Amino acid sequence: MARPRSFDEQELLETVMKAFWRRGYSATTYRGIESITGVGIRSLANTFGEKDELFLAVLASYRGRVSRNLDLMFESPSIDSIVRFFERISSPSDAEDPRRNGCLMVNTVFEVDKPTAAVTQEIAQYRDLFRRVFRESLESDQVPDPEIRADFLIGALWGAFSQIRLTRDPTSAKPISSIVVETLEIWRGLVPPRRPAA
Amino acid sequence: MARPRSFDEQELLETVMKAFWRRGYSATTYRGIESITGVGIRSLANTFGEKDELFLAVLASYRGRVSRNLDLMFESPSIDSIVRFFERISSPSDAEDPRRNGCLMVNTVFEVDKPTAAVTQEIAQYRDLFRRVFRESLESDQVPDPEIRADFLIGALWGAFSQIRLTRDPTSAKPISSIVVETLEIWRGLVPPRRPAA
DNA sequence: CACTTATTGCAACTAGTGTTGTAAAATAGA
DNA sequence: TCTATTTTACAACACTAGTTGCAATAAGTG
Repeated sequence: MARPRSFDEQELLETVMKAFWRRGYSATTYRGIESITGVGIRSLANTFGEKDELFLAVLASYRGRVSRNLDLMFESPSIDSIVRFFERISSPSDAEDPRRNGCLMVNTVFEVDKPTAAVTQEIAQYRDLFRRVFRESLESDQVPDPEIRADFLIGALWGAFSQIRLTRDPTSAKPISSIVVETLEIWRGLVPPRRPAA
Repeated sequence: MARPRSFDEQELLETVMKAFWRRGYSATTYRGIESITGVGIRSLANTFGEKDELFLAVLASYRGRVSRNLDLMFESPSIDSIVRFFERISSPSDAEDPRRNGCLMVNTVFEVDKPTAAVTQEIAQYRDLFRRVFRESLESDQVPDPEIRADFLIGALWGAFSQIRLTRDPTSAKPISSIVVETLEIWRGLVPPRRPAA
């Protein structure tokens, strides 16, 4: 019995997500979102609340997107899955692809100075997505110390995102990816948890 | 024949550096610097110019500091030097230590949205510091593909800094460091440039 | 057709920040 | 002691961005 909204929430979140991904949190102004989406400031504020909350909704949406991708790529987790994942990370992208700016979550870690508890939790959950698929993949190939190695892989991944963010070019992470892949191949043969002879 | 400055430039740059390191670029306001250092805004502007230029001076100072440290640690470059370096990165720090916030340069890569050409160049030079010592270290132990592996190590390092920045605790990078060290030990035995048998 | 209710557009308000002008203060040298 | 010259303190300016109030508008529903 009232006027319906003139825009679709999910669709708008996608658009806003690209803006935050491309320009970062503080450079993406509320008024800028207005002109990009065509939705007035007042409607945005009515629907999502203040900027923090809109951003949080965007992060949740981003995490959902990545989660679905990971479910596909790691449907049967294995070292090969990880290899494919790292090769995809450093694959080329055109000028419109927001992947040129790395990872929205990693960018947020650095840009938002005093993150809300909700933002911190969102990032932790995001990190755990990778932790889980990496660990399961390593376990399925009987690699020793899967938790520690999963943390290492997350580190290498975030380093790759840093490199991409610096150069605005995913292919600049190829050296990192290639050595990660080489290391994964070595791990395949690591039945006893110690290093080969020097 | 004129009034001398009431503060020491280098000393002030050190103080300001810690502020930028701790709180980031935009959260460190010109007025905040005034109250931290006791030096008036007008004097700061007279001496260093606008905020960009002050920040650039801080970055240069930071790079000089790191460069001197690296010269010491890699005086005779070797794999052992890299191992010691990664172990130091993830060593504990007290609450006052700005190392809790990771690396000022990496933070800058993410925080400053449209970096000046001068800032970009500063970051590139900083990155080359590590590139060089890593490469020389790998070469001295005859590890194959030293350039690519140096890039990988920079990636792992930046991933470690990301992790530290996320948790505000250097020891959270220990898993990353430990696997990097393990990988370095493996590289020692890599005389032919290919992987061991699976 | 009227009425209720949420949405929307406009504009104002507030807070914070970089920057700059001006005049007073201070110091080294003549 | 006087003077030239720089530093310094204070304050104002300009601009940006998040937030909010209010009235007009539009769409379901009886």
